[in-house]
Amino acid sequence: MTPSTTLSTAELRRPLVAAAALSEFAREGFHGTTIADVAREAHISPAYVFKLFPGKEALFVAALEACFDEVIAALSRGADAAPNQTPVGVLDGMAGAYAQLIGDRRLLSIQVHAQSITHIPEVGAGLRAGLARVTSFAKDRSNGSDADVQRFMAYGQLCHLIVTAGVEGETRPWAGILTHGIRHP
Amino acid sequence: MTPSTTLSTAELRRPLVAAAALSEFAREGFHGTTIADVAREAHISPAYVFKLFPGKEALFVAALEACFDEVIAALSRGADAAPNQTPVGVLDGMAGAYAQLIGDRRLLSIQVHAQSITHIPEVGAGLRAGLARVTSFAKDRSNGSDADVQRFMAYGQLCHLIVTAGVEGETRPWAGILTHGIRHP
DNA sequence: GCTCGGAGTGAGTGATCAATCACTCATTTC
DNA sequence: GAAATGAGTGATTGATCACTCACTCCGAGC
Repeated sequence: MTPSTTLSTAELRRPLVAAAALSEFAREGFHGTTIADVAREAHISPAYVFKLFPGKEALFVAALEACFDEVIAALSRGADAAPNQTPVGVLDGMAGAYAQLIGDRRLLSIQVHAQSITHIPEVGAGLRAGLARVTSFAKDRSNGSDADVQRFMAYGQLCHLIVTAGVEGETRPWAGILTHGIRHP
Repeated sequence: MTPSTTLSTAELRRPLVAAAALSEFAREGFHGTTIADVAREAHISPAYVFKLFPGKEALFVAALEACFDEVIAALSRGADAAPNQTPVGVLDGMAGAYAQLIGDRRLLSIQVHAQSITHIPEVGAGLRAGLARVTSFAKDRSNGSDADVQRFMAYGQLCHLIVTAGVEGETRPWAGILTHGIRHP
């Protein structure tokens, strides 16, 4: 329970706790995760979490921001690695990178959990801020049409649904309709 | 607190309680809603809820099933009312009916909440069952291609995101990209 | 050596909530 | 008219959890 090093100041530890919160909130959601869970993952005491963040909601928002940081970074890498640097080619590269990124479900899950508690104003604002970043980045980096970017986002949401509902474990025809062409979810 | 009529047997009351649960769970989600909330909405005692359903999770699943009942009914009406009975025309009619249906956010919200607790096996199974119904119905009724049906579902999910995140209250360009052509969400 | 401030904690507390149980009351059945 | 059945409730309980507060420890400056 003692920190591995005492060199870290509170300012440096905060993002580490946010990362721990991301992992924990992703698993069981906002209401299903306790401050004690996050504290355990971050190797600090529950009490100290409240010294670093004013409350559970602010902690969730920080985790959500960390999630979108990772998403943007992955999209950027995917765009750079796209063999075909046309708008659609770049969006395709981003989609591939995103599909790989959500292999561990953490980044996907917290977005879905955030969607379910947007009635908390700070969470709604945090989600919109993240969407703004992703949408704007996709548009600017790909230079695609609005319709291309919208489609990119729509199929991303379908991908979320497929993974959260476990559709890929289903063999009946309806599942094939949903998953066709969606990369290894 | 006394029921308006004593004529109702438990078998008849169960769907009424499921409808009340749909309304309540839609507002604050599974963990954010108490059995007492549902009981109040259904005008019965909390204890009696447990006589009608084995537990909170089963109650949620019943509410989710009721949600998909309403969704399918609305899609069917929309398909029948479509002026153009081609595959794309029928899917378009369904999309319009769905957009209208989720005006009150109840049916949309509980689907999003369900997505966030699919780690509860019964909820995951219930969500897949509902998706199977919707996807199969869209395919069979429209007779569209798999790609048409997949697009119908993907843009439905985008619609969920737009409404839950409150994107329609946003005026910056990224919001326009997401909402363009999505009917009155 | 001493003090001062920030890092970090242990031990609570008040509130909430799912689930249980023993019951009352009405209706039906024989 | 007695017994059985099922609808419906009030009171309670055991557990959980967000949040608080008084405290300790340790390094830096003097």
